[in-house]
Amino acid sequence: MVGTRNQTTVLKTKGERTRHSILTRAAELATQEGLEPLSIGRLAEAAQLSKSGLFAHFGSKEELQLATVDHAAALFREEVIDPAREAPRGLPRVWALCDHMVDYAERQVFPGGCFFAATSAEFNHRPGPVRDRIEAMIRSWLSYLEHAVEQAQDAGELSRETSARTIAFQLDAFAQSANSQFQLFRDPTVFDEARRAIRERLESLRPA
Amino acid sequence: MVGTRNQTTVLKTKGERTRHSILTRAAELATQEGLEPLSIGRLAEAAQLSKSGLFAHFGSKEELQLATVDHAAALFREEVIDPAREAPRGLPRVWALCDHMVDYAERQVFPGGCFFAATSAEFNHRPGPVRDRIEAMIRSWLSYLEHAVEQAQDAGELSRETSARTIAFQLDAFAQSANSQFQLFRDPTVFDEARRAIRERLESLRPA
DNA sequence: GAGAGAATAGAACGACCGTACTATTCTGTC
DNA sequence: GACAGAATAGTACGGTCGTTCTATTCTCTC
Repeated sequence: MVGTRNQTTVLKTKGERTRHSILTRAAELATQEGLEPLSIGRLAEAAQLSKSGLFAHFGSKEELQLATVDHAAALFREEVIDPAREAPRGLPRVWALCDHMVDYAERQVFPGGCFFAATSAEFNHRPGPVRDRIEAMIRSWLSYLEHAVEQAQDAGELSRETSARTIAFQLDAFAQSANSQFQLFRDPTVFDEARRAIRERLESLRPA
Repeated sequence: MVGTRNQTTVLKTKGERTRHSILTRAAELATQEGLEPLSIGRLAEAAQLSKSGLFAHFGSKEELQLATVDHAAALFREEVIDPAREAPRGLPRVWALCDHMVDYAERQVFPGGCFFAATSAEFNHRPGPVRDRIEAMIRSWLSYLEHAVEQAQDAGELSRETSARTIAFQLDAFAQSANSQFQLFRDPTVFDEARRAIRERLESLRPA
């Protein structure tokens, strides 16, 4: 996981390298232990740094959390959005987006499942910049999915009887549900359930 | 909310009454602040008790958490399961279950949305009796929904081409997604999206 | 390779955590 | 209405938290 990032992101100085590895560990641990309960001492231990050495990179816990969210967002884009953009506009890209989303949960890019599913539940009722950034990221994901659906409708590949927003809501619901049920029950067949539900829903929306 | 419970559950001694009101506050706060980060001091303040006075009711934080989960489960049954049992077996009951589930999220029976959606995300990666009890409760909800779908299939009201498990997965996904999206975006129209998705999915499963 | 500045470590702080122990007040029963 | 026991409060403890300050080590540039 780190390898992929290091290839795309050039990390010149030593500070940038350790900062990057801290954030990778932070995003991983946040999906398991939570972003708020993840303490600086605990993270320093995991990153093999002293507490104060790690702290100096961010200046406050909130800045660390914001940087972690940004780091996770970049990874999400690399793993879900960017690969889907290789599929042609329209229905293929809608399917690619959903499929990569389910894959991303299934492959456990983050050990505790989707980073944003985990942290949004946690920060729902904690107003502040961290919550705002998580919300913005999820909003942009849903908008992008809805936009892809609109393109498929424009191409005549999906019916216009159901709005793009409604379709995006339903597709996302299947992917989200697979993620959360897997984290709870550890039954990998939920991913097949999700893919199947998404595929059949898309097929049912094909114009006559 | 307290009133409803007090009618159904007889609380004889003073201890039982304060214990009950503590658990009501605990379940409410847990959906907003989290079950683990909700500290005993914080809860004591909310319940207008001394820290040690509250603590004596449970003996440990874990026992408090277990009691809170049980309390929330009883409330969930009262608000979702029991009312749905008044609908006749088969498709009406499937619809009633889903509709009451969405209602329960929409009416904010708990201020932070569905108690089990909030706490399961939090305890996914915290092995122990609390996690076990949350998991068991969600499992029983999904089983019950699946069972209701089977009854509708037995009555010939839903097609057998799709398995009851798959149908239950999809219906639950819509309700869960509405809950979590509302907590994040505060847009109440997601509940209509969910009800609509559930209704149309059920209709599409009517035998020819 | 020397020197400036970045990067890391160490120690200490006040605050809050869960818990234990003791003391006090209140409740329900005879 | 007294009295036993339940219910609540008060206080203190060790531990961890985020943060600060100072000291040391390392890195990169000239």
